[in-house]
Amino acid sequence: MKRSSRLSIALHALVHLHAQPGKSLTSANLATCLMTNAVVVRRVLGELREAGIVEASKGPNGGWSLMRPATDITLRDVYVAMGERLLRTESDPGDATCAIVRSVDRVMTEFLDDAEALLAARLARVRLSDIAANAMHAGFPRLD
Amino acid sequence: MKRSSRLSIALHALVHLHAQPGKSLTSANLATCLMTNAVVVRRVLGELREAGIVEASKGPNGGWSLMRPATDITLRDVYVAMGERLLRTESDPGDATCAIVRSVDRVMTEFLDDAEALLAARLARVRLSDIAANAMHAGFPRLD
DNA sequence: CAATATGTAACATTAAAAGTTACATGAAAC
DNA sequence: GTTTCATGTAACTTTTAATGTTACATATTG
Repeated sequence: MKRSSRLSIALHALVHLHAQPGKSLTSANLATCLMTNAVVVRRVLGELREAGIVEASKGPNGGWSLMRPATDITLRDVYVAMGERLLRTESDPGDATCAIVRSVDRVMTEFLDDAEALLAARLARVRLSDIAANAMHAGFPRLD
Repeated sequence: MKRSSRLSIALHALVHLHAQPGKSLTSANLATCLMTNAVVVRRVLGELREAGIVEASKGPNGGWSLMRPATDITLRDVYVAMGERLLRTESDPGDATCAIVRSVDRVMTEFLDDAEALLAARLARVRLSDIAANAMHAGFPRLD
């Protein structure tokens, strides 16, 4: 299958849970909609459970449900809960005996930290309810 | 070796070129400092050559050199030249028959485009000369 | 022509994410 | 209590993108 992402899977699952309030959806249900495997869903939602975003119940009629209203869940919450790294770029230590490489590495690291914080702040402005509400329209909350 | 990135390699190489004005460095030279392979260096710098950022000359005393002063090269230039994607996250189409998945995918895509543009704008503020100048100090140009 | 460096194709290696299988555990319905 | 259903999780395989490597053609300098 194609290369998607854990964050994307998490958001898909959360919107599905939000769209069916009261009902709890099983990993197998969600896996079908997300075109992935039930274990992958459990792994991702398991991290969100530890962060108190969702809860799971076992047995018949069990499954996953939101622990908070969608207005109280930001994309940053999800992002942090999953220990996800948004930036693809990593800094490379290179040859430690090369002074320039060491310096560039430090500068790169600072930049990446900055950018990461910047994106996290933007994510904090988008709530799960925003996504759900806007899902039916073309618009999307501007980031600037 | 560890998992670094093309952007990091490119910046390392460019700072080295900037630090040795007049001289042209070979792929093998740069590969030693960056602790990578000469072919990897050629691949990365080859893209910067097509973008007019560096030039290469063959034969004895050949190698790589900057085509513009470091004050005229921004990180965004490098980023765009390499067709690099800064964001690790990708949106997942999921099951196309599921309306929610389609909608979430559209929203995710819009968000990613937004974030990508945001980061590119930030990168445009940092020049190669800034990196070189600040490499010797603890400071780094703030992004906000 | 000899030496040197890029340009590039072809292939191997690596690492992270995703997919899969298997089974233990817990909760609800009867 | 037993059956059923669903999560929790370990262990393993598969996939994919990036990186590393080898080899050789090509161009340039002297």
